[in-house]
Amino acid sequence: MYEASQVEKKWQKRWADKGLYTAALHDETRPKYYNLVMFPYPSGDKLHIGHWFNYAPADSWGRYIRMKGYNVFEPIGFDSFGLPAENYAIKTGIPPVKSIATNCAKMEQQLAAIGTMYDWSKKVVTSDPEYYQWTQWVFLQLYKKGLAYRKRAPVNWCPSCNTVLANEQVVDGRCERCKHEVTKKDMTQWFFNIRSYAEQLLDFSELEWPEKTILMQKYWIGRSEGSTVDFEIKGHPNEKITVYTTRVDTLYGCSYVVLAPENPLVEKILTPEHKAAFDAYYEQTKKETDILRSAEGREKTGVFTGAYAVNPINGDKVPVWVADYVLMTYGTGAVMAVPAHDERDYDFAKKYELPITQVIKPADGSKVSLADGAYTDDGVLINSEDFDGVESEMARKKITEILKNEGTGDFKVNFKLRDWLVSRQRYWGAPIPIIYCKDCGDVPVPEEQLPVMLPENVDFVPRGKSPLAFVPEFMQTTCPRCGKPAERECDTMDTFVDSSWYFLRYPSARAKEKPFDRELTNHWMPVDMYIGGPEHACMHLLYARFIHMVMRDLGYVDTKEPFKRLVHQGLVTKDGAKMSKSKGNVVSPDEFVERYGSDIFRMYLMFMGPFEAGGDWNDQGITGVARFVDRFWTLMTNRKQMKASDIEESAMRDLQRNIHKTLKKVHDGIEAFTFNTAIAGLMEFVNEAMKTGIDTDSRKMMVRAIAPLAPHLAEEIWEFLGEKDSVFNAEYPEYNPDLLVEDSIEIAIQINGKVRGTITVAVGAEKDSVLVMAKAQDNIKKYLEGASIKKEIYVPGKMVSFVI
RNA sequence: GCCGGGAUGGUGAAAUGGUAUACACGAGAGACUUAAAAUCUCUUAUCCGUAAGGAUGUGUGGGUUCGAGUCCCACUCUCGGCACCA
Repeated sequence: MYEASQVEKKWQKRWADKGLYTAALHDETRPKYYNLVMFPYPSGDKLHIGHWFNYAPADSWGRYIRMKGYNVFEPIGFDSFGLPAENYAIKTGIPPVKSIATNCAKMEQQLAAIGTMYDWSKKVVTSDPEYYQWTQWVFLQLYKKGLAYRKRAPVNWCPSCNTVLANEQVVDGRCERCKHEVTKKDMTQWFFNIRSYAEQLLDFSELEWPEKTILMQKYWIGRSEGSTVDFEIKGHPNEKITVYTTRVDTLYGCSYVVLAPENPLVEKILTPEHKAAFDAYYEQTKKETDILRSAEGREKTGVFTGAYAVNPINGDKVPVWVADYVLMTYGTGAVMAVPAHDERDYDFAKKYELPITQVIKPADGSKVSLADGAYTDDGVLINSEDFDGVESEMARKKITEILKNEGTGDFKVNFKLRDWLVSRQRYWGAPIPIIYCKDCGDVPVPEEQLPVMLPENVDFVPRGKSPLAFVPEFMQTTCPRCGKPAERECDTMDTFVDSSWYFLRYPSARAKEKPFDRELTNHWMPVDMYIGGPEHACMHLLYARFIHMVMRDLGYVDTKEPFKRLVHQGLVTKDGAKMSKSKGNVVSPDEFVERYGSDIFRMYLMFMGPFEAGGDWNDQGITGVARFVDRFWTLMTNRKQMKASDIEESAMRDLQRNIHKTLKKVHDGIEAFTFNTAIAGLMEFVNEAMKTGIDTDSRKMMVRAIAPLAPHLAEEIWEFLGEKDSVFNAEYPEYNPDLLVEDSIEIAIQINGKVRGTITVAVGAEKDSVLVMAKAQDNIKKYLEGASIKKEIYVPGKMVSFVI
């Protein structure tokens, strides 16, 4: 009987004592392999099944790669800054420093119980000053390069809680905690200019990433090619309205222009009799959150400004409106409205009875009715003077060129991607290393003064500003430039900044004088395999690429991309539903690990389904894996047939074939991250080998095969079989394709596409002899009687097909 | 609405265009046992049949092919992401 808990403790201790997984960071004799998982947030809840489902197979992958001869570096750490710890502090009064320390310790124990190869000596904790001083350093590098800047921007604001809310704290336009309606408030905040890297971020050529993730990032960045068009404003010779459009071919159909309510131009051109209406409308808009404003099927609203603009292509006078369907954050905050060829403009024009002029007709000559909607496809221009008959694509080019010549327009590439707002009016984050001096303005904290320490004696209760603003010892400082009294920035950084460079620090995690050892990091980068949830497709994975590109441009790293290969784990469900506290269907790993051990628990998670698809947890399902482990243990440790000579010759051949067939299945399964089929292969092997028996050499082969999937079990058997060194210092067994070949094989016989019988033929048998045998098969004979064969197909080793 | 997955036994799931349901759970029967648990053996898509065999079967409807879970077209449901991007 295999005693998992004893065995696992024994090996975990031995691994730690020997420092088996302390990476040989400078070893150049083996190719390096940086095997990384997205580090966890140390929450008060324990390690959940999702963590296990991510980390255990990721570790199996690392062990497999290690046995394949690579020098594997598998680090871990904690993404420990962030909202939950602060909210917990507000609720309980326990400072985040304390709760995080407790949670990390607890989680470290649980992570250790998985039996992973983590190199704990390289642990990184983002809320430790020894880490966040370098997050502040990263900020300063961006600042120096002009990539960090300040501007006013709206935040979600809860007037009742007196606090700024993150997007995820706004539920249906209301505050998550007090249910009060959320409004917007303008605040001056720090941004990273990620937009200037938009074009580079669209280059995915070096990445072995899921197609889906690349597509999501592409869409998120949202590159579009279009034109800007300048409209003069009647009575305002010094102002103009610049619009951005991807459909300049529809310019002759422009029947009005729309500005975003926040557009500063509105104030200037508004006529007195329309001021009251606009003010009311603007107030209304401010109250509505982005979420409400973009609600599906929302009716278009807007107000007339009283002003008129001039269409530069034909001199048409068109009214200027304000509507909240135009966003200040995209394009120029102004659009030319072509109701005939844009859905939103169409709805708006219908409602406010603005003219709808068709200027595009389908290229195939089919008729279009504008009675029930806009025609949004490309086509051929009509009602467009000189451009009548020109195709949309050509017209876009020609019209823009004319505008360009006249100085009223140009080609323009636009991005949906917005700059990254990094300011958080929060306590539990890395303070932004900036000092405000009355005389010198914004002054960066000199690098040698880092870290800007987060004070511990702080009142966390929200009072409308970052809690740090109420800590005079923190706020009051002197200007590094002129030495006069000055104030610190009281906001902290978004936690995505912390996690956008941690992988650079891991190899030199304890470095004192620098964020990372340039040589070491360059040796280990890029991350060869990055494993984590698909929810990070757009935020974390984009930010990390951006920061990495900046670091490269500053000369700190050589690699172009941080994460070479990326794999997302699927979701673990319970009875087909997502696990959640509110549903009460959360499965705790601990009790199962205690009962079955980590190997069995790990293997069951891998057996549930393909890694990238996730799986459905079943309390009883794990018993199948437990039974398998017992059978495997028995097969490998019983005293019978330890020598090959004790096994009959034909049984030995069967065994060999069985072994190599299994090795292939396991190899294919692990390589494809379909560990479920790898384990199924091993189960089949055990079922077979129980009949034939197995000798010591074969046992050693199979123990190595299972080792990445069941590390403790494998070590124990490896030792039992007389080996002194760790099985993870052994080589992974390769399969021999020559030994896979069967002597004879059963093939199917089809008549008109239906299987009517089978015959057993020798491998490599001639077509003619196989056909003769097939025709002689009892059941087939019946079908062939009195029928004429029109066609005979023979697929060697697979089947025979007769068409009659 | 748009983008991307997915849909196969009672359940989790296998299947380079070539015998659909491997492997496992569950269920049923049996062996061992005073008994139970554990373990072992057998059966297990549905329908007809004692059997041999046959019919029907991979969300729906078409198509390509000697042959389709797999490829093509149209659709339904479901999960995930995005959402007035001009």
